[in-house]
Amino acid sequence: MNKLDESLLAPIPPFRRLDRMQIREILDEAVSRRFDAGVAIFDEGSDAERFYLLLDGTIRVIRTTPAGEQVIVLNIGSGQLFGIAPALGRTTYPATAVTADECLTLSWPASSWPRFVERYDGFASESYRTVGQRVGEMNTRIVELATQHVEQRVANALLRMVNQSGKKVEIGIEIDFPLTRQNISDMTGTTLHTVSRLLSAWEKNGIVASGRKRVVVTDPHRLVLLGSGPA
Amino acid sequence: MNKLDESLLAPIPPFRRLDRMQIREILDEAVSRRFDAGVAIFDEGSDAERFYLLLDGTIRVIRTTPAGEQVIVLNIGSGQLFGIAPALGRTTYPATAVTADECLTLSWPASSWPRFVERYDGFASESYRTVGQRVGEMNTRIVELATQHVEQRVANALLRMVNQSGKKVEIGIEIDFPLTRQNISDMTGTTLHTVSRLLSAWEKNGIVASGRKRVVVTDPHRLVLLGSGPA
DNA sequence: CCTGTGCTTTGCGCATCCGCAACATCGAGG
DNA sequence: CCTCGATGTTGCGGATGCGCAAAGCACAGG
Repeated sequence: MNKLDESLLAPIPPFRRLDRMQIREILDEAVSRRFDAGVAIFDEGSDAERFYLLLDGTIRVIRTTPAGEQVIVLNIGSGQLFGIAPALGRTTYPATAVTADECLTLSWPASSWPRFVERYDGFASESYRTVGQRVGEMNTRIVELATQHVEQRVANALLRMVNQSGKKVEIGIEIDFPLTRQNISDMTGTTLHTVSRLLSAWEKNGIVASGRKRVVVTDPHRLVLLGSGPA
Repeated sequence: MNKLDESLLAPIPPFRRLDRMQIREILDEAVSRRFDAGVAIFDEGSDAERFYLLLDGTIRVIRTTPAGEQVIVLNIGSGQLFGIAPALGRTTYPATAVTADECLTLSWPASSWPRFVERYDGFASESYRTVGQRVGEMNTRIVELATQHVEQRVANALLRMVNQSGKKVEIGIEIDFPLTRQNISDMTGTTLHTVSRLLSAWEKNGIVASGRKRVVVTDPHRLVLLGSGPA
């Protein structure tokens, strides 16, 4: 295993208040691992043996229905903890974590969680702050799914990803990970057909530019309008 | 303020591991209060000054859209903590808590949370277990809203309430708090019209018996079938 | 007892969005 | 270079469930 540098963890909220030695301790306990795009890091229902930190890449948290349909519950970007079932008193993962692109993770045994909470100042509060943000995001998703039309939901889903993983490019802001029509439909509770039609229409109007597994938002302002106002 | 009995808190998970003296301390710090049906205990966005324990009654956690539509994010039954924004590093409440019927609560200042976590054994882990359950429930709601048809969502919403607040009566299991068609539609992202039609149809088939603000499930098994299978 | 407010029921027309199907396109791997 | 699989596009028909509207009912308060 290669030696990891302390500067990796220092800027990440749960570790921000720790000194160099504490971070060293934590790093020495961590298991580092690389994942290819499109593989599962852990599966819904399996024993929650470890918790993870995403160093680089993007992860989709998905649930699968008995009928085999997939729903993307949330996206996780680099620098965030995930798989923190132990923090919520769970012994199994409530959802599956799939890599959207190549990912680099650190992980620790679930059994270390209580010790981290106790020993490292700010770790618990910052971690639970993350949980709070996700709960907020899930709330928003529920409200959207319950009240908004497909077009608005798709617009809002794109905006959320732009905000979380937007990368400035020549013609606008690009969502910085592979993203198919099917993926978008799994987030918004619709079909890839409808998403395709919407993106085509928006492309004609100069709001987005999209290619294979790639979406660039060229006119965020108009997308916001689509996402809030009715047609 | 009347003297509260220790036996009130003893069976409730976050306090289960505490001895009589500790429970006494906690009770002496608590503010007890009664609410009429249909009033807000706190509002979305307001400062999270206190956290609450619901001693008796039922509470609906709702969010309101800019367009004025209401969504019931979850229901809370007696014996549960709510308004625990401070546990998630939030300074404002993410949603509004409205009483469904007459409710009795205890509450403590948000600033006491860290002390509770530190001083009382099991308080943190049990509280976060509650959070975990709610996250799981919200996950399920998202999946339902994204993949299921209206009929299935309504059936599942009823089943969830039956499980959480079901009271055995002569003809079946009654949902033990006032519940209008509008409420059900706010939970399932549909309209009161559609809910009314569904309940009427189910009543004809002997699956439910419903009256004003009152729903009794007489054939849970068939409701489960409706909730999972397609038509 | 009467009146009003809030809850519920029901019918009808229509827009949205899904399902199906066929085809086009791109990229990877042999 | 060719082939195959995954991804994306587009047209068409039809069902689901919403919107509107009108009216019936229960319950509380005077």
